[in-house]
Amino acid sequence: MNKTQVQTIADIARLAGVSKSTVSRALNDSPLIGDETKVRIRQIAKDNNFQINVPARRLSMKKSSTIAFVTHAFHKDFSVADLFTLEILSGITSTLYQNRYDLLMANVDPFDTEWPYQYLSTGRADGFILMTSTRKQLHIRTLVEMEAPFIAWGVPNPKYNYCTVTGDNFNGGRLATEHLLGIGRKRIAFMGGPAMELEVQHRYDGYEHALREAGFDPDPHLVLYGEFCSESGTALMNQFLDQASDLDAVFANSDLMAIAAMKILQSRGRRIPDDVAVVGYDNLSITEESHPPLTTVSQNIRTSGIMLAKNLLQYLETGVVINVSVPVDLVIRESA
Amino acid sequence: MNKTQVQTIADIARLAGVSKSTVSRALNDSPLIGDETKVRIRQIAKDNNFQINVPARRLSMKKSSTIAFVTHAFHKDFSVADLFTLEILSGITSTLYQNRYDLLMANVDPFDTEWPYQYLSTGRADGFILMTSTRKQLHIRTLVEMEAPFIAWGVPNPKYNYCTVTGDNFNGGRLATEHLLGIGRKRIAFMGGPAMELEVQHRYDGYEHALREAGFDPDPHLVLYGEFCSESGTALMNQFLDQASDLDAVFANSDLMAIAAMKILQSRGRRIPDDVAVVGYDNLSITEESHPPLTTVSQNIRTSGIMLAKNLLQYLETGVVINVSVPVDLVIRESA
DNA sequence: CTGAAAGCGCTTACAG
DNA sequence: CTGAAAGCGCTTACAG
Repeated sequence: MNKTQVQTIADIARLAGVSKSTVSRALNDSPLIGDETKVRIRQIAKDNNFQINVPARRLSMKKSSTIAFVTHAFHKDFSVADLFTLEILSGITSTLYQNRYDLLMANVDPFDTEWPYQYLSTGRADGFILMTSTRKQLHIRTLVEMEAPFIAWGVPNPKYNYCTVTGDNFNGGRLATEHLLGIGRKRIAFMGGPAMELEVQHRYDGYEHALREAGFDPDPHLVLYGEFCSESGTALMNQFLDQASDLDAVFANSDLMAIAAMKILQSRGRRIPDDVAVVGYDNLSITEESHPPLTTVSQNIRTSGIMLAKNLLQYLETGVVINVSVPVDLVIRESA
Repeated sequence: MNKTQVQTIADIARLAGVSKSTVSRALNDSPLIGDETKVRIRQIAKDNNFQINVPARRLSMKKSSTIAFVTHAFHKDFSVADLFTLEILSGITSTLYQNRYDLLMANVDPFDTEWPYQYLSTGRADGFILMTSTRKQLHIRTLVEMEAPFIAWGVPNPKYNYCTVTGDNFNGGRLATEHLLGIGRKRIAFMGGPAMELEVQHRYDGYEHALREAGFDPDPHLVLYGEFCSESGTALMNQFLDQASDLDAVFANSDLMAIAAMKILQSRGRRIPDDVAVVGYDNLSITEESHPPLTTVSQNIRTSGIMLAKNLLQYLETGVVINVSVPVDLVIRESA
């Protein structure tokens, strides 16, 4: 492929008339090397299109400079929900690349707890970015107990101390609700994800806060919990219409739920947003294609990806646990 | 993390009372080693939860056992089109995993031609899976000229000899058109992707073939080309309605185009499928959520991913160039 | 069937 | 500021 025979630092050393040590140091920008030597060696390397051998470097430094991205997204039961996963990769890969780290895709079995060894003890990866949803708490516990370096997407479990990046769920719930109140809605349904998830609770808190600020008490008939998927959106919407048919707005905890809810509303004769306004959550790309285009809470997914990568690398360096929440904003389209 | 001090094959060798060579061979299932020795050593390794050092192995074998997945999908201008990219990862990662290969995400600048060296000469990856769309021919030429091992998604460029996996575009076009003819449509518009893309031409050939079989000549007013994105679907649909307002069906070259076209049709007062039937291409997950749910040509994306991985590994081993086309089928929903 | 030894291509104390 | 040497943890001719 590359016809030139200059493949190792020994070759460069020969060409430059110095030792391998000096070449290594020059290439790594060591302060030990004199400037003109450094410049000369680097020029020779560049002229010969020298590429360092990465496995050798990794073996010597006992550091893989790669991060494993852990997900079950592609395992089976593939769904649109994974759009979120896809979008977050954007920020992660670019940040890691800038820091000269590689990103490995790790598709693990949701019920296996041995997988971290496959990456850490083998020297394949230095740390993990945990995006998995199924059995997330199991994996968090496993990683914490084995003292594996990782960062997870989501609200931190208070029982453990580990790095996280999460959206600002309270403000997400508040913004969505305030917007609906602002356009005159008074009977706003809260269509929640799983009740035990902290992100869902925080969104509810934001919802309740906005309601009370506006002088309303939350009505239990207007609060239901389910899953983040479309099927759940369909089921919950039907239930809402049966138990609180006077609702005039829905705040759904995911875009998929919101889109499914809109279909039910339309099939049961409600106009959107005239009769019922709908707000979703996530701002996935598909929200522009929905019918009508969905007003939704944006999690600033790209920023989240950047934070995941940046904070994990920082943790790897300093060992200081860092938890951040990324601001959200409301994207107003036509559904509310 | 792992408290046991058994980290290297030297440790295992000591415990088993044999040499490192023997341990290495036993672990790699070499036929040189006696069965009982092999079993004994492997048991010791397992008991001590031994994990081999991957960078050392890679350095020694001069082989990275990793494949780089090349895409611009996450670079910028992120769009739903990348759903295709996401879905194809599923088949790729599972196949590579079974063959003990790792998958690296390589997000490269579409206009850079130096990136292959960053992966190959550094020993980071042994080959590439090319999913990029922007400047695809440039990258194919670069890889071919540097004799880099790779496989690309798409119809092979006849000027070069390299591995590919593609959908069966002719049959895709034929199936879609036959279905529309079968439900009584006579004025079927062909909404094409870029005219210079071979996949698009093959789809057109299938369209024309089906038309002629049914006794129709293609009408130039019913054929337009654009991009695979929604914007293009919008523009082309408007143009069709202006120049051939009697059309009763649309065969769009992507789901995104089809969904955009449906919106235009609806906004201009056509009922779907009653007035105009619409068929898309790709069978992305979002087609179930469209309004109405889209009838479309499925590319069997997961199978395609499996073929990409399997054939690249085979090429790496044998050096034999292999080009395959994956069968397509029609998924009938409500739009046609 | 097994072992001693060299080698893969780097990095980094150690000595000057 | 620079170099000789040891070491990272494997694999594999070579010799027995």
